[in-house]
Amino acid sequence: MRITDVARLAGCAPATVSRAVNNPDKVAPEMRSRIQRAMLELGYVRNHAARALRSQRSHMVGVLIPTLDYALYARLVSAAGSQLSVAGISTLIATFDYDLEAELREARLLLERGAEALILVGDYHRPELYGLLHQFNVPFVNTYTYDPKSIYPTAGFDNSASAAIIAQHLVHLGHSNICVISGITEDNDRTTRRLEGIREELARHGIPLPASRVIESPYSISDGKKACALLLSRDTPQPTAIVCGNDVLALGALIECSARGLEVPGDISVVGFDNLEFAMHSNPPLTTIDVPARDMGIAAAEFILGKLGGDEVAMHNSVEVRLILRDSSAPPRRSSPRQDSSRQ
Amino acid sequence: MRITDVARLAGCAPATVSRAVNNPDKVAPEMRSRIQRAMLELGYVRNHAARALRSQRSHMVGVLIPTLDYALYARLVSAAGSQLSVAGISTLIATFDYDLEAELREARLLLERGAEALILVGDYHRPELYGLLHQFNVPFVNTYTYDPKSIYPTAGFDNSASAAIIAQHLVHLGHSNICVISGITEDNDRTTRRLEGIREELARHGIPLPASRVIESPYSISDGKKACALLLSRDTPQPTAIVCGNDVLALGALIECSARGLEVPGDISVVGFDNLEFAMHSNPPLTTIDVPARDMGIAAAEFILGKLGGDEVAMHNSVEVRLILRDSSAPPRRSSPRQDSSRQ
DNA sequence: CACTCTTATGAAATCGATTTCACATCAAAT
DNA sequence: ATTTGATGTGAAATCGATTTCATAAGAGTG
Repeated sequence: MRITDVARLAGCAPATVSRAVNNPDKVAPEMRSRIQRAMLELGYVRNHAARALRSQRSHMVGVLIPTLDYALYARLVSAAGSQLSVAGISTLIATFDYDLEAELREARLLLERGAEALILVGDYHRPELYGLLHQFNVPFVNTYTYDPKSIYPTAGFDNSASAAIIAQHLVHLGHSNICVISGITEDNDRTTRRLEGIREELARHGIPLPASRVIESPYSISDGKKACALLLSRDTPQPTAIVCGNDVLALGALIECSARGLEVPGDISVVGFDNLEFAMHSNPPLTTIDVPARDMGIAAAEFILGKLGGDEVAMHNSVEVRLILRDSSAPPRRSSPRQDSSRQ
Repeated sequence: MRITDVARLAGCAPATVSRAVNNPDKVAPEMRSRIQRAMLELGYVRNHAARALRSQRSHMVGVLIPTLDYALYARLVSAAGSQLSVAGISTLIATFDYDLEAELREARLLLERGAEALILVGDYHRPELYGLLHQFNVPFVNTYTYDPKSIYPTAGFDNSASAAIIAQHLVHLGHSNICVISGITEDNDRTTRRLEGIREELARHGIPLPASRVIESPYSISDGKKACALLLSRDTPQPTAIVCGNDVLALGALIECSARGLEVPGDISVVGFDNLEFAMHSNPPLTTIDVPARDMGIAAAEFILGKLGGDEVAMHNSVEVRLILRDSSAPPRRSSPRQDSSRQ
């Protein structure tokens, strides 16, 4: 079932069929419908490899994410994919499990497969990856980060500033004895910057964050529990608040606190990050930062589509993160809270 | 940077370079290393479109799932993708949001893009989809279902039997006043069969399941809450147990019960399905069915790889689902429970 | 009415690797 | 010594659509 077969049946040249498919208005209406009929009758579907080879356009975009097992990444991919698909572009997904060497390998494969652009997560990548992108002259965008000063395009939010917001919230509530359960920061700009943002915000208020008050942990409820248990069992003064790198860790912390008979937020405040679905249903509901993963996916896709279309597009696109105030944070017991201006 | 350039630098014919890449042992060691060097020096990467066009093999497999927004689908895709990738096969992912017409459209696109095989979810598909697969002579497998009697290959588990297991568990505990919060059954064989399985199991024990005791609901915690509220406010006798189509709905039900001052499992038992991460951490921990999504992904990938490799492969592969007994289910109050043989 | 300009179409070249077929070389077998 | 077979390599055809260039027909203009 080749284009030649359609052409023969429609009584025209293959070139005309090609035009009818790709530039319908370049072909006379009558001829067009004749071709349509022929295609239908033969059940013709175009051969994408041939098309890509000749036109040097694959109509595919690669998405390179750490894992599909994390809801927000899956959502980002999904949103980007839908957006691209309305423009006739398919999505090639590759995961690298937070291993930047694997990311580099997968990127190479995606480019080999003809990805016309790449959507990445974060801005920590192997230099060779940036080299490849340059060599292939392939547009790309770093999502999950926003940095107007970066020479590479970004679509996301400022992780440092966002984490600072939630740290500030706790400080304003009157906390000064604060612990952090961070995600693993190695090779990960998001977790690294969030931790930095927290540290800087606390420092701004004269609150120290010694290493003994920080634990890095993988993202699972059980790991969050464990990390929380470890923090609470250290012989430092009991913290009055725990900042968690994401909601999953925060849920673990919530559970651990409750298991130890600590009341949240009475005895201790716990805050998360991401605003996953369960955050509003946990006990107590979780104060957190809403991360609009869908919007990031859309923004990234729009950027890529613009670039591919040769449009003038803004290098940096930010999505709005919001502090979501719920019941897992409150002033520490027997301390006169300062006014928290962020509380509505 | 074409294969001809490499050939020129290595002092051989393009054909030899091609062989060095695809059939290394067909080429003399000395020549091979000469070619390797040339490729490295030129930074050659092969053109996948050309390769696919000539060899009629795309080295791509399509995965067609309802949504990436559901953890188990994401996990299945992820596992299948990893498995395929070690065989040098890339994954094209398309989602159809539970709309079988969209599924058909996306399938067509995947085939057009040259997918050599398709991994599907469930066995409800538009007849045209089966037609397409036949016409293109493309191997495929229906995951998330297991049916040795089906003429189409399956890789998964028996939804009806699995749901029956958990219904039986409740019956054995002594419940006879049982409600169901099911997923939407329209166009969905998994939810349909689970509901059937429950209904049949109850019928086997002489327990009716009138329409007033069943609610279909989308998969979200809030929807689970709402559905539960609705069931509890109907003027039928209060149920002593609720079977939920998945853990998300079950969590919603748990929360709603607790909000109404109902004790779980004292006043009412709640059971889920899927064994998502939070199920063991909910309050109380959830009795549920463990669904090994990763195993299904792997099984599906293995089946496809076997088919593509021309091997003799088993048409139907089952993965093991297990009843996970936790604290959200117990005998109904003031009723002499029968012995539950499944309790260890 | 002649001339230019647009529009619709076809013929043929082309994208870059793979594959078939042919050929040369060398080792093993008769 | 001749035949057979295996092995390594090259030349050229090929996969199927797109695209360039050429041409013919028709529309508009002075």
